[in-house]
Amino acid sequence: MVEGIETKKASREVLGNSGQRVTGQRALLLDILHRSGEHLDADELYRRARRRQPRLSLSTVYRNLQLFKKLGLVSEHHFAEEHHHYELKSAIEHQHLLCLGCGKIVEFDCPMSLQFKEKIGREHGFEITGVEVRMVGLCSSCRSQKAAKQE
Amino acid sequence: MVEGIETKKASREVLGNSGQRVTGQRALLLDILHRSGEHLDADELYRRARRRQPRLSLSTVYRNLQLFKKLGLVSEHHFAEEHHHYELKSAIEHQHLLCLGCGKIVEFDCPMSLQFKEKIGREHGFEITGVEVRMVGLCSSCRSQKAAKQE
DNA sequence: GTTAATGCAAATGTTTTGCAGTATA
DNA sequence: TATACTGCAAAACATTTGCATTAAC
Repeated sequence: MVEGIETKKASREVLGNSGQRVTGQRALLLDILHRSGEHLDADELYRRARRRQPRLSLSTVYRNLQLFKKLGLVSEHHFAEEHHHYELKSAIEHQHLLCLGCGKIVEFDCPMSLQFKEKIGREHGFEITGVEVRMVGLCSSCRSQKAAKQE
Repeated sequence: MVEGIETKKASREVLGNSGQRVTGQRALLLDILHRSGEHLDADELYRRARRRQPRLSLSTVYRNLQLFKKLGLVSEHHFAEEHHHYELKSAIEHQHLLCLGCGKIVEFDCPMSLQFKEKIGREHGFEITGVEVRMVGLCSSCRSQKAAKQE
């Protein structure tokens, strides 16, 4: 029980309302997810959390990520690599752009995805609940690095 | 060496040109991928291939899927589940729509992805090489099934 | 005949699960 | 105090790798 008050309150809100217990581990994990705007995988989250609570176990991380996902608190992404990444869901919907050179992830918004969702849903008789757009490529610094190497 | 002549010829084209050997296993795997327009995972491909060549090993399937991917013959998708799916690359670019009820995958094309790719690349200094749009939802039959259950 | 590709078994890495102990409500 | 949550160890699962054997060139 190391983390600050606002964080604990914030997690209590979401967890408590859904009948889940507010444990130190959950508060900690949510706090780390809040603080880092990044997309963390389970292992990175585990490593960071252990710095503050060394006895935390990896299974608790996995179990709680599943719970957070079920409660709609985080979203799960499958990027190029072999494991999942998680991020806190934010109010603004956004999409992802991945640099194949350095692994950097850039977020962008994609307003047209809404109208397109409409259209595709209608055409195929689907009720569409989620749209994900993922682009991959090379960022400017990886491109110039590559160009320098080829000289 | 069980498979038909045209199949073998087709695989010889792509493999031979890139200096890879045309083995019975490779011809068989490509043949199965060709015949089934579906999105197969490694295990399903393995199971189907074993019906024709029972001594085939799963590692051969994995090794060759990697090779096909490297040669640009197949594309790899991360759908909702925990393992990869593969499909033969076709001339026409298309995107995927997944039904969360029955797992059915529908393909659709997305011409606007091209102009959007331009725009996003310019805005973030990326050279974009790939765009993936994935939508999830409920197909019409899963929706009516769900409605019937709730009555 | 050379060498790349295969089959098998064992290793790897991520994620899940069973269970006894612990902490929340 | 009741029971949901945790930690630990073991299991499960997809995927990769080492190596002796086989088959394509």
